[in-house]
Amino acid sequence: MDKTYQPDAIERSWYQKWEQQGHFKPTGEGDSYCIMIPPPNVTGSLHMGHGFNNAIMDCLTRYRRMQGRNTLWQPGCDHAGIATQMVVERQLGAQGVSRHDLGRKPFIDKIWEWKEESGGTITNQIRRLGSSVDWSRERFTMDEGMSEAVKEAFVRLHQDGLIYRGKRLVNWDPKLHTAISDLEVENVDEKGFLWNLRYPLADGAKTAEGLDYLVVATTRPETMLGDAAVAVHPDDERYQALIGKEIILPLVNRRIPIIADDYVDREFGTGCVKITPAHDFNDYEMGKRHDLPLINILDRDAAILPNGQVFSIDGTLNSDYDAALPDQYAGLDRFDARKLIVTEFEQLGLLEKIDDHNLKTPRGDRSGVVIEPWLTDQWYVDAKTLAKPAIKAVEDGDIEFVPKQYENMYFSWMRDIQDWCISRQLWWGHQIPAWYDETGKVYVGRDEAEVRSDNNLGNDVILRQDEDVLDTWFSSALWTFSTLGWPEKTKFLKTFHSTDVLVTGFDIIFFWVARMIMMTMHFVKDDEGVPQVPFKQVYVHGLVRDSLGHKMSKSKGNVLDPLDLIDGIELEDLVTKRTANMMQPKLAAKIEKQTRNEFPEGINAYGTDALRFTFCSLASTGRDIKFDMGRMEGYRNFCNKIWNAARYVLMNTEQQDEQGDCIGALDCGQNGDEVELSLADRWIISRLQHTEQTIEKALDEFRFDLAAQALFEFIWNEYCDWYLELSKPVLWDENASEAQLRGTRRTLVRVLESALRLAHPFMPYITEEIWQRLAPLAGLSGDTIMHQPYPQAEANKIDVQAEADIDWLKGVILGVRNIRGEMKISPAKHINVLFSSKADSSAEDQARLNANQQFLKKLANLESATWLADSTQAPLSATALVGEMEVLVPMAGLIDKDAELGRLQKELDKLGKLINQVSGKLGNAKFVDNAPDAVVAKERAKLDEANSAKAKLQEQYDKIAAL
RNA sequence: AGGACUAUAGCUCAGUUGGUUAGAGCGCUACCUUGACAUGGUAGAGGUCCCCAGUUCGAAUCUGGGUAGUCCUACCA
Repeated sequence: MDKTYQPDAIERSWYQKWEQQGHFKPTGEGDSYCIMIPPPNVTGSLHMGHGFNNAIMDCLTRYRRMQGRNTLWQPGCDHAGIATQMVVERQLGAQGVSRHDLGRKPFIDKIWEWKEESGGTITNQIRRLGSSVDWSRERFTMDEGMSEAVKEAFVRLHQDGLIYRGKRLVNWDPKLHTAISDLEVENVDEKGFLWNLRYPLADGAKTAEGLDYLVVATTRPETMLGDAAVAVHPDDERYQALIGKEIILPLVNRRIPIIADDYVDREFGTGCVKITPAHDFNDYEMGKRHDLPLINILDRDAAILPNGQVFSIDGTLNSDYDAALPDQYAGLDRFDARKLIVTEFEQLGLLEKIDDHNLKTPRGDRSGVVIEPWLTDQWYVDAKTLAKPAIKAVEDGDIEFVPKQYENMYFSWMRDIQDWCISRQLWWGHQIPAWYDETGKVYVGRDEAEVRSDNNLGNDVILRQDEDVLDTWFSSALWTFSTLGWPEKTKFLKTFHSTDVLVTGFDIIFFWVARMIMMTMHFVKDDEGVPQVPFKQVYVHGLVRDSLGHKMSKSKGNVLDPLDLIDGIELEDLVTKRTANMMQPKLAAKIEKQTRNEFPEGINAYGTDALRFTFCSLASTGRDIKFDMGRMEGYRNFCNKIWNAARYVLMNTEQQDEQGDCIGALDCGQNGDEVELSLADRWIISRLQHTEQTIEKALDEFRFDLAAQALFEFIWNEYCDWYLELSKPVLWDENASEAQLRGTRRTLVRVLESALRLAHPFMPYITEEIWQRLAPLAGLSGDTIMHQPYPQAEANKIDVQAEADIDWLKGVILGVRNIRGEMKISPAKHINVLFSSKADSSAEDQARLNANQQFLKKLANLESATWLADSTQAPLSATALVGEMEVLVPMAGLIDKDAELGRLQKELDKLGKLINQVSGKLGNAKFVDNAPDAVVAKERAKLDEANSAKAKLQEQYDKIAAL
């Protein structure tokens, strides 16, 4: 083995082998365990969030697989309608071609081409991350099977009356020319204005103050062209008399009523609100209550309708009104119209004032432009009905969120859910399986033939399929079951559904998790007809942020490709990567500066295992993770530590024993050879059991951080720091018996082999690489560690006595080292150390000293370790305490008097503080009376120990001070 | 406006049902290249657990109220 750990040398070949040998496929044996990958956008690339997400899913998958579960982790990608279409449109745009120039079919072909071209990026990344997904079952949301499932789902929902088509106000994206759902709208804080406009009263009416106009305030003056009323609060005394009267709407000179409605806030502005039912969601509702006309003034570009025509809801020229829109607005962009209207109001003396105003602007999450509420025909899913069982499933615990608090977020959204607009005016996606005849009548069916036969439509009837496609999230809502073969009742569906756990970020709970639950429970039933949940648990993790705590995003230029942490990247390459395809050159300069600042040396290659271990160790509950390069470097070093520990073990055990001699039960030799375990052997085996317990519990509770920490501490702080050191005096002892040597060799191998299996879900590559070398020494064989059993703690291997003995031994060694360190005694110097104790327990101390001579001498670098029967004969010494026993390092020639006094004083101060604290507690009668006996006893023991230690050290102090 | 989460060492984070002398890694200081490992070893320094009040014999931990930050939902035109 190389002297240092080289991740790139081992990672790629192992993944290939695993995949080729089919190790990722379900074994077909044991209880099933299934995770569905949250499908990333097929034309994108994985970022750190995906890396994190994958590390956790693979950890769970490998853990359960090793536990013997019939494990399926299924991969796949999403077609990501809008995002993908935008990318390809932009590419075409660079060549000066629009999708309309191309036409629908060729454009879709183009996207498929692009998908084939870029689709490999993600699968390659998933492979490099070591994810043990079953590639033979890879799916895509637009592949044939899923397309069938989508059609089936749509048709069935329609039959069940849960999908309907209707003309409503929708969130219209004037840039992308499509409707979007509420969730795709981001409300952004922006500074704007509140225009106060005067609306003249008709028929000579006057306000209470004698004015002949009302003042309305608006943030969108251009919508006044579509006003249908002015509303006041019914109890507002100022305007009581005017309710039922009319306004002459300026510019268009249309008469509109003054109405009363509770919705109006009397305190805001003048208490008068202009009502534009066709261009505002609240006004739309009010319009329905008061039977107001819907006056559509915008076309799909969010410009004023051409020719200044006002259209009503059905798109026809509105004849109910005396005036159409003034010609000067015809075809104007909404923001230009706004300016013009304000100007004209001013000229007419109807502009009361303009106030600064902070408002939330609705913007499309993809396009970034201001969303316009617009009247259109769209398809909707009746979410309220579907939500009911979905809410109940979480209430009843059939689905459990981890951490629990996300259930509240889920409930609050689901209990107030709005119908889901699922049609999109795009080309890339699942075209809606609905057909129209020439009268506009709509028919829903799986295909045109079915529609014709179901509705007795002859070939003379011309049918035209709906041009719209479905929201991407419609198909991903079917992900868990459609990918297993639904609507067919496949074996896989039966075996793996419900899936076990969904691993995802909180940002898509509404987009995806909630909708999956609704759809799955509607469509998938078990043999008794009981709705199945898509997954039993949802593990919700935080976002991965950069070192400054900022969200990683392309536009901020702070994204990291997980592969760049695995393979490393030069600074210049990273800068290029981050600033490529930037829309604004100014931004590119900023990003370049920031990148050079954060990674002045570029990024080192850390390897997949270190990256994954870092993700796991940062995966605490319910909080975002700030990615810390320092920690990753630490875990790369951890890999190196494991590597070198393995080198040591192999170096000392290979070609020493018969193959298989180290296997299995520790108490007897496989080949009848005698085996004797040292104290250290028994201790490390005992510690291993604790570690196995801790890790199993942590993983069962999704505490990857605690599991990682337990693993780290066991391997580094116990196995490497202590056990390997303790093995040396045995292995290098010329007088050691074969049985002793064999015992230590066997323990070295056996414990490391177990640790590798424990670590495998976190660090698949290094563990496999080492395991292949080590397994034969443990008498094990197998193609791969990934199908070996996950270690399980055995209570009978916990050795309390050995743990106590080693604690004592560590205490002695640490005491001597402390004196050495503080007294500046060269580590190379062999020293003589004396031990003594007046306490009753001295027999045990003495026995331990005798038993552990060789360990002590080696680890504390002692010349001699001598028990002093009569402590009064001790020469002047520096002192450390282990329990009641004094560890004495004679001062002569070694130790500076003042330094030792200083060191003792420090210890005495510490003890003094402790004694004050504890005796204060024990002096409090209320504490003694109320606290549990065990707690009081513990405090007493603590005090006794501290007092006795203090006395001993004080005695030493006085003795030295007296010199 | 409502809600959630966070606040512990210089930095990144643990701290399970209240009882620890409050921990880890990185960084820092000193020493050490000893036959697995300098991507290392040994020793050490470093904390008013955000603030205030309360409950309790006892609070980093529980309750209430602040402050600061992050986020979600809704929204007043």
